[in-house]
Amino acid sequence: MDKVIHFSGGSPSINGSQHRASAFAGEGSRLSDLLHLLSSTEAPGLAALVDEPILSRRLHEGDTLFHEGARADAIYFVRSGSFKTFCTAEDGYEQVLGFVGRAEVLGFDALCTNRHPNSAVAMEDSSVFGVPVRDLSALGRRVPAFDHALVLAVSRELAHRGDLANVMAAVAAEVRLARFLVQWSTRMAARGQSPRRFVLRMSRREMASHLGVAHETVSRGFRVLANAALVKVCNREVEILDMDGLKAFSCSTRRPIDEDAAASAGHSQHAALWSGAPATRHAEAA
Amino acid sequence: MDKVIHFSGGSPSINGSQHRASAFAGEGSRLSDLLHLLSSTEAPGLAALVDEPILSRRLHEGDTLFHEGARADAIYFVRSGSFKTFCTAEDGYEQVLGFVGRAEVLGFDALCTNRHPNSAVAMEDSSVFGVPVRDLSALGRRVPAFDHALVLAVSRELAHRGDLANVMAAVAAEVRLARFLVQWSTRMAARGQSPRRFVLRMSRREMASHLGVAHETVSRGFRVLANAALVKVCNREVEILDMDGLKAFSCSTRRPIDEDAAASAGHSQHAALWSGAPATRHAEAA
DNA sequence: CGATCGTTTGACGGTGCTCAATCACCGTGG
DNA sequence: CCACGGTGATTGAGCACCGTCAAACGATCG
Repeated sequence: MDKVIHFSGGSPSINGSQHRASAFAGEGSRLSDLLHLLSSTEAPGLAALVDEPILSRRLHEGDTLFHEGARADAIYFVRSGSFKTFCTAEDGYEQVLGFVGRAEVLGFDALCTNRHPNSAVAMEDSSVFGVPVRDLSALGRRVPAFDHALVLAVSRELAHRGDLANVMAAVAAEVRLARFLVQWSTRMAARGQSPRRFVLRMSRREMASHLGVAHETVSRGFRVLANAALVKVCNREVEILDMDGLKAFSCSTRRPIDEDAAASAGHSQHAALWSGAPATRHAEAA
Repeated sequence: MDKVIHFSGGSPSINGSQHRASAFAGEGSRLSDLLHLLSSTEAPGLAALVDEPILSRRLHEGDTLFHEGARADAIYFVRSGSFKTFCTAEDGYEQVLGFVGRAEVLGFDALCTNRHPNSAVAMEDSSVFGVPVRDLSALGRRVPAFDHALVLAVSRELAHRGDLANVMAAVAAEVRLARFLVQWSTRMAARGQSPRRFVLRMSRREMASHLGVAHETVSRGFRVLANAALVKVCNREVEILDMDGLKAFSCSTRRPIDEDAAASAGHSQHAALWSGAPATRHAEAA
């Protein structure tokens, strides 16, 4: 059964709107709606072919689209809103894998095992299209535009998870945060929204899980970046003041293989960033 | 140094051993070979349909299949051998994203941008099948078996990168290593090889990059795991002595919610592991 | 207003990163 | 055969960064 059960992650839910049954195949959406969502370039002449009903579903903030371990009945495309995907450890710790937004795909990694390796929860009121796995190949064959869009969406998702590794690989916590902000900025730009000013809908704790640090460290990281005048932070609103500086700062890696490369000062305007803090990190080249 | 061997016969190969029938369309590989590689369940009756030539290529250890930033001409399937995929930072630091083995897909994350976001290098003498991106959709439509196998392979790759996040998310370095070993063991089992005894072909440094730690820490981590009698390590050969113990240990997330759980003799034989002393294996029973 | 959750800030202790030396292994060439 | 350099793996020492614990602060809601 695909009933949405609220996870008691240690907090008894105060959200009464949980058990409001959201029917799967509601509101008579059409396949053309999905194609329109996925392809920025409108493919004309297909209206007749693709004007068939399609599954869609609405979720409220906090609703679970699918649970970790659940059978993979369908894959989903985010129509509006946003989701977080995460794994839950035995002790209840949530490892956030990613944040999924409009026109992106959800649940594709379940196809290889027929079980979802992670859960997906709406971070705000959202809606999705669903494509049953058994219809997937047939649909792709019948509608090349869908097939192409699917490949693109999955490829993008794969790339996102590659980026995640790059984020979590950074040594310093502030660098992880900086990389995350740069990536988010890029995604916002790709979505046609402002890359300099945006709202991070996830909580500090979710962000921290995604970055692989403690949530207190995220707060401290924001403070460091703000003190360096790279960003301005007000609650969950973020404004990037110095994009180049932020990018330069986010390039800091582990001990460089080539020591000389570090010596060439190049553009190390972020040296001031470290020195500003109470403790000077690894005495900087004078 | 890293000589890139190009596919098409148009480019003069740098590698001398290339010109002998291992150019792009060399050695008369057939599409049926690729299908046989990808599908464990043999799909019969397609022989005639799929008996057409297909691109294939051989690489020696250290050869680059594609470079980060290169145009995405094709996606690849590993026929034999194994590869590492990695991003190179400006300072030369290599962030290893994953290790790709037989029947797995390479380069799919390049489709969304037409540029490879990472490089792929053979970790041993290897061979791959290649499918040009422009033929991808047509091939999938013509040969459903291929389409299905592609979906499966990509889904698996996506799941692998999800696992990567779980590995890198672990706080303790030894736990990351343990998780990595468990995952590798699972992959070896899926490949039909021994899940208890295998050879890790990557260097300590590559492993460290993949885990997000310093390479010295990997050495120390192996030592800890060996002292706990969970594994036996000889250079790059690994033997898992206590699979259950290793899995239990790899479940440790960031600071267990309750310290008491560690004290409770229940399922925490690894409590002794932290103590540092060469612990007697199943010490705690009473 | 009280309650609850999210966020911030402080203090402390531990872990892993850095630096560095040593050993093991390998192919080369004397 | 051993000397030689080169690479990779291991081990040690020091200390700074971050995770943990704790408390104060702010926001939202009923």
